[in-house]
Amino acid sequence: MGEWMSLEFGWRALTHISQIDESTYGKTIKVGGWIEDIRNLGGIAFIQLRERDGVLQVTTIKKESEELFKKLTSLSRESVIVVEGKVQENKEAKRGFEILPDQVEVLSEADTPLPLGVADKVGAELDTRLDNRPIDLRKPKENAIFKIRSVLIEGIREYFMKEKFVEIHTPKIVAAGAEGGATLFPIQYFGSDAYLAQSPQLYKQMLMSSGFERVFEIAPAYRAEKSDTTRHIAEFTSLDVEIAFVKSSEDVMDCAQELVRDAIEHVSENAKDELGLFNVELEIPEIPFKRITHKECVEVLKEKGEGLTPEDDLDTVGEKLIGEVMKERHGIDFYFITEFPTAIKGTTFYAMRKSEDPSLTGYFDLGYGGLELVSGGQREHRYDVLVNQMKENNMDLESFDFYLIAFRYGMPPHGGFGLGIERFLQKMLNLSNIRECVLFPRDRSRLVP
RNA sequence: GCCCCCAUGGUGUAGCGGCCUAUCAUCCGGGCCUGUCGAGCCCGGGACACGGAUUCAAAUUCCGUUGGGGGCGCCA
Repeated sequence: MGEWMSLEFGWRALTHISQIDESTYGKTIKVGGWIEDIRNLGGIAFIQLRERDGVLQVTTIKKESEELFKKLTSLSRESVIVVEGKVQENKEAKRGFEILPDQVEVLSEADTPLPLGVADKVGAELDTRLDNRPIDLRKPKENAIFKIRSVLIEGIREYFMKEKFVEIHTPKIVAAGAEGGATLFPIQYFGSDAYLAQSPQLYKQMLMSSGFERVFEIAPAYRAEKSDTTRHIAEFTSLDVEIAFVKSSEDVMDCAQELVRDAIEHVSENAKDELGLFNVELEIPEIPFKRITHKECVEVLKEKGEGLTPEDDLDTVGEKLIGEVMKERHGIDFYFITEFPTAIKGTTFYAMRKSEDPSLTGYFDLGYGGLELVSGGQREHRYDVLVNQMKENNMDLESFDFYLIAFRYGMPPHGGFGLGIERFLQKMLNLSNIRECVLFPRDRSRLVP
């Protein structure tokens, strides 16, 4: 026992609400948590103690132990305590039982007033909440987002393991970017210029020549885009996938849709309680997802009065409109937008173009209710063609030789995609701001905490 | 980078140039109360982002600064 404590406990010694049932009634247990509220009625007081799995009630009676009563009722909200006491069945308690304390250890007293209310009736703005994120995350709903996120990642990993993918980790400090210099964060690297990786694109492709055949990575990606929207952050978590021996972009889409379906199914089965805090009906989408070509999208938008030419990329309004149209006409949330024109994907030098019509690529986006969730397609694996496409982009071939080496000595046809984890979560839980899905978000104006 | 909007106690808000030493709720402190569960009741505490300007008079109007929100562009 530590000399600073009088009540012995340990990380596995505490009982959680989810473990308490009729069989526990009458037994003495230890619980630990944060004091959410104290309802002091004078001779009796009810402490609402919030722990990992919810809020339980500790009831203290003055005439039974004035010392314990005073100790408990004088504490500030959000102070951390451990209580040893008997589980008492009581129909008047919300959970059907309450804890009658024998011993109380105050582990940490909370300062007052709180920078934002955890159990208050008034809300707080996102900015205030993010400034005080550790406290904000105590709120069951904010907390649940990250439990769901964890379950989502678990589901994703489960799918890839089942399909014999290898989980990889590529460098986040790089010498060159895959998507042009404007969105790279420059850093100093022992006296050389380096950048934070905006995508593992080049590396996952290189590994296709190494014989891994199927790889995936879940890792941060950095974009110095001067975007200030509810769906952009400077540091996000990217799921990247690359598959060798694909016959076309179709194979890549097959993988993406299976993954999305399985991941949603996994979340809906394994995060029921947490999902219940959000007003969402999580529907497991049916595969195959509908496919609509980019050209068809443009036509639909023209129908709707949006003036776009086939060379135009879909703008934000267009994306949202397509999402609405797919919902109205087909009742679906997920759909592939396929055959992106080469003109649009021009800077994506590694995209394979259609041999029968080089003005088109096999590249696709996966739309999720108007949000761009996935982007991918078959890559160009033929060395000469790839080099030509890089030349079109005025790229310095020498500085990309580390990449081209992989293509010179035996590279199978391959393709892959990238998926934004936060966007997936945001849309799934219908959250208005992507920052809600990141513990400590980084954006143009936020670097702390 | 562009366009629009906002800034009042710890938190969230009300506030017509003079009725404002500023509203309400929450919160914080004190008191009463043995079944609360949005606990209740009584008493008390705490704020006009900053710098200029207009005016007899500015929380309120104007300009700038800083901070924030929404949209666009770009994208995951």
